[in-house]
Parts: sequence; structure tokens; C-alpha cells
Amino acid sequence: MLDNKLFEEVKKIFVAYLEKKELRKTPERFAILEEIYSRKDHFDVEELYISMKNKNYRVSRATVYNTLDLLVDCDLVTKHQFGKNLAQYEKSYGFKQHDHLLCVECHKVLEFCDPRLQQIQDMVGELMKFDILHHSLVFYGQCTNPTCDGKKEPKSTQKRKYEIED
Amino acid sequence: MLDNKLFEEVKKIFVAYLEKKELRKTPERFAILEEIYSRKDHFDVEELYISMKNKNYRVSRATVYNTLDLLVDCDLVTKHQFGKNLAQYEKSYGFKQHDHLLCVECHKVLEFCDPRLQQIQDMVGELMKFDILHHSLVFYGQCTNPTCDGKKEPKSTQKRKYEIED
DNA sequence: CTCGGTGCAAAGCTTTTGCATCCGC
DNA sequence: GCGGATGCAAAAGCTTTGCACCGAG
Repeated sequence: MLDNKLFEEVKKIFVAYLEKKELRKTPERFAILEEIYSRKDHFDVEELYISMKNKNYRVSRATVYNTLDLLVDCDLVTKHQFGKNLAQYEKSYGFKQHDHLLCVECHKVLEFCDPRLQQIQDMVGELMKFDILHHSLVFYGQCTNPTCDGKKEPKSTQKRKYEIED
Repeated sequence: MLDNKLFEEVKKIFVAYLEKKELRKTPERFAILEEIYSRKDHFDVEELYISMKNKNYRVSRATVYNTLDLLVDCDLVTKHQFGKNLAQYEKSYGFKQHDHLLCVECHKVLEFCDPRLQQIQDMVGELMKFDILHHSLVFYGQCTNPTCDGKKEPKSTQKRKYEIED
């Protein structure tokens, strides 16, 4: 699950960041980083927290939030707000830059890449006199996948979907 | 402030929508629509609610939320989540389709338009077998505007910024 | 008259904060 | 040992929900 070679690289970057910012290298911070890089796809804070709890790792949500902020700041993790009031995160080192496609029916998240977006970004930045740091592009639609309907969720997705075992 | 000719058109669309869905044409719904179309730029639920309260219009937040959902559904209003946990809205009938540029320092919202995005959308939709219904593109950056620094907000923007007069 | 819509307040969910304790440096 | 970081719980902020009442059809 966890690519050790990649993770060592990522850890180095995080250490360098923490040192530059004069922040402490606590075990929690590295545990959270490791958990993130052993995951696939997108996740939210609660999923990450529950995963760690289920591995009997003692963490608090506060620390998860705090560490995610740091990881986003040093570009090891990307934060998304896919239209819902729930931040989603994604590991971002060593993976190709990409944008997202969201199925409004089954909430599947797909990824795609188009070099023209970079051109648009550069041009708009220049035209509008803006130093563009990053962007977010999401296409919302319906996938023609036949399994799509089966995954429909109720309109309100505001309920805890995960539970701590035991 | 309010373009009456445009508003009559918009009202017709809303009426048609309500009739098609067999929903009632309540005065609150039209009052909210009117308030939205007499505003410029982007707003959040609280701003809209406070505006109406200050005009001594008796509405509840619940109705504002409910009506906004309807207006988004019939494409008279667009909903955005600019990275924060706070939905922003914008009237969308009779205005050119556009995307957004956000200053991470002063939180100014600018708009731009690039026809190439539509091409990307069409191509990605076909490639990924997706019926794309709409999209959201936001460039985050720093405006080179000299007045920018003056508007800095504290990191936490989670506080009610508006008050009901009287 | 009916029942969908509204206002109000309470509840729900995500995220932030306060504070005592812990531990990296 | 000092002071930043953590865990826990409480608080804050946006949004949804329950319920009694109102009013559009």
C-alpha cells in the first residue's frame, strides 16, 4: 500500500519544511503523513481520523486539522472543496498535476489532465495582473457508467459515515 | 439598482419553473429573487438575509436557503464554494458565462472569460464518457493592486460580519 | 379547506479554540 | 526545563430539520 521509496522522499521534504519554519518534528505529524501516503484517492478529515483510530493510533481531530494545514502549506497535500461543505484532501507529491470530474449522481471522482489549462492560466494571470499560485477546475456531470445509479446517496450527505471499531 | 426589464424576464422564468414543478408562488420567493437581482457581485446567505431584514422584510434563513436551492436548480443563480466553508451565490441570468480569479490576500473576486475552456470541457466529456453539466474554475493568486494589502483579513473568517440594524 | 411553505428554534456537522498536559529540543 | 504541540471537550459557524401556524391554490 505504502510506496516506501516515495514516502522517504516525502518525509525529507516535510522535515525540511518543519526545520525551515522552526516547527517540531512530532511523531503525530509523521504518522499522519504516512497514513495519507498509504491511502489512495481523496479523503476527508473524518475518514483519516477514523483510519488512524482503527489502527489504535492515538490522535485528536485537532492535530489532524493542524497537520493537514502544514502539509497543504508545503504542497505535499492538496485540499479541495468539491461543492459540499466538507474539505477533501489528496496526496500530491510525485503524482501528475490533474483536475477533477465529479459525478453528481454517484459522487465518483475522476481525474484528467489538459495542458491547455496551463496556457489559459498564464494568459489570464498576465491579462488581469495577477500572480496565480494555483487553481481548481472541476467538471460536474453524470457518468455514463452503468454502475452509477447503484451508488446514489440521499440528498443530505451530512451524517457521519464512518465509525470507530470496538 | 434593479434592472426592471431584466427582472421581469427573470421572474417569468422562475414562474415557469415553479409551475412545472408544481410549487407555490409565494411572495417570499419573489422577494428573495428581487433582492438577489438588485445586488451586484457575489454574496452569501447571511448577507442576503441581513439585507432583507434591514429592509424590514420578514423572512427566515430557512426560507432563504430553500429559495436559493430552487433558484440554483432553475439556473437563475449560481452557487460557489471558493475554498472556504461558506457558500457564495451570484445571479446568473443575462450575464456572460465567466470564471473566477480570487486574491488570497484581500479576497477580492474578479471575473474572466476564456472560450478555450469550453473546448476543454467538451473534449474531456467525450474522452471520459461524461455528460458534463457545468464546471467551476477558480484561479487563486495575488493581485498586484496596491490597495490589496489594506484589505487583509485575519486567518479565521468565521465570524458574523453583518448586523441587523435597530 | 388542504397541505405546501414559512418562521423560529433546535439540532447536526465540520472546523476552531481554550486549557491542562506532554514531550521535542 | 521551556515553550510549542497534543488531546479533549467545548464553542463557533454554516446549514438542515421539526413543528406549529399561515396562506396559496
